[in-house]
Amino acid sequence: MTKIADSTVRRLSLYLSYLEGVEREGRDTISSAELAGLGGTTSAQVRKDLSLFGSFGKRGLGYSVEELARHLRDILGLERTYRVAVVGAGKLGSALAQYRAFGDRGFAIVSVYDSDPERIGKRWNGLQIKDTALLDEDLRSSGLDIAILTTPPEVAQAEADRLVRGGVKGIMNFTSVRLEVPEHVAVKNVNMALELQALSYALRHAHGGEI
Amino acid sequence: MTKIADSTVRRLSLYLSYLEGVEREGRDTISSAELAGLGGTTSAQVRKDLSLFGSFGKRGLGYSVEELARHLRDILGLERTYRVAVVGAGKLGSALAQYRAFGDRGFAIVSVYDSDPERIGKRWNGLQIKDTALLDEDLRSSGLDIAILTTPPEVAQAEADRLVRGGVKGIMNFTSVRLEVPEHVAVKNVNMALELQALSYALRHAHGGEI
DNA sequence: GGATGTGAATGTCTTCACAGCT
DNA sequence: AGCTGTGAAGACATTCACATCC
Repeated sequence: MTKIADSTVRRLSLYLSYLEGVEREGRDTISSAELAGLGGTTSAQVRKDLSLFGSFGKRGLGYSVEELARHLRDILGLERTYRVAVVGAGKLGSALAQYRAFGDRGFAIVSVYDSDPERIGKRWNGLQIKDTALLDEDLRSSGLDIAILTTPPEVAQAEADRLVRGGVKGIMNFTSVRLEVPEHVAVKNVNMALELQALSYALRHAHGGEI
Repeated sequence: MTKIADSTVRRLSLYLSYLEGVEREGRDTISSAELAGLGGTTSAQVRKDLSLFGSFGKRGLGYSVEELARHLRDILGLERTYRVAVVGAGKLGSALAQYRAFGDRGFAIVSVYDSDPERIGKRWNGLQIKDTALLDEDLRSSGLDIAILTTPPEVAQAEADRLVRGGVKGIMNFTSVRLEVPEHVAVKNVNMALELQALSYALRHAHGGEI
């Protein structure tokens, strides 16, 4: 399959969340125009995005809400459950480990690691913070799909290396470090300070609207 | 000035953070090629991005690190300090309110609001959680530039309306709600679950690399 | 009739390549 | 010689518009 743009994938995620809302209301079908309205895009964009993966709609009718949601979950790889660990149990790691929206979407936080003896052993919502030293062992015995990395920058690369050696295939990187990883590992960088700076730019230059 | 793409603004933020690293090492000049290497882009991209705002380099030499950093701070609107409030003092709000990188970049968290009586009055790092009911009054008396919105979805739009009425010009929206705001207000949507889903897509389709 | 799916047209962003300074 | 700044070319993404099917 031809390479899909990141912007497209993000829109597909949005479509899915709108579909789930509509599904809860008991609606059966939805048009590309309505989906576009909810997502702040155009009907042509919606149809084009979906057509990259197949033809899921019925001309004259629209899309079956339930069927399209299923297709999108399949496309996005959300039919399965992912085993996720949080590495770095600071404020942000703590918040993310307990973030409901992750579990709801099939991302199960199975453990939290930190190297600070002050933190090790503490419990949050039934998750006990483990010593990072146990990470290699745990990766070997139980495996992990995704890691959420929220360590201090100094140790970020070392922890990433360890995770990759242990077979992790995706890293959501909240540190300010640009991680070096092998080709087959996906890294999603999330940089809150950068987001605020983009907002700052918009204020300074008097653009309103969504960024 | 012609409209600048969001992707460009994001790269400028990255360039700035690399420059600050290089500055700490005491380097005086840097070439577009080196800056590109640090940021995972190309030298032509760096030069094009910068050229949208002026010509800051010297041919044959490169860019003055200190001077370029100053220009970027100016372009991004980071020469000033922003007054920021966090609205919604849950786990995520708590983490963000105490996030060091914000303060370091001139985003001063001046207050935190919540409507849950259980939370009101609690202190974090010298910030006391205030009752959301005080928000209108506070906005009138002291003003605010940016709000970080981390409320439950049910109240997100109502709080956004209140913030906009109180003169807030930018909202960093961590809720899953698509906010309706007047044209002149900038909204930056940050959706963690969506980021994880983009990662999930990458895993499913065996793309590695940065997303 | 009404909404999809899709080539073609348009618009936007990135890369190339080189003239022009230092 | 080295590196910037920038038109021109190329790649990519979005929008248009319409034939096609329910």
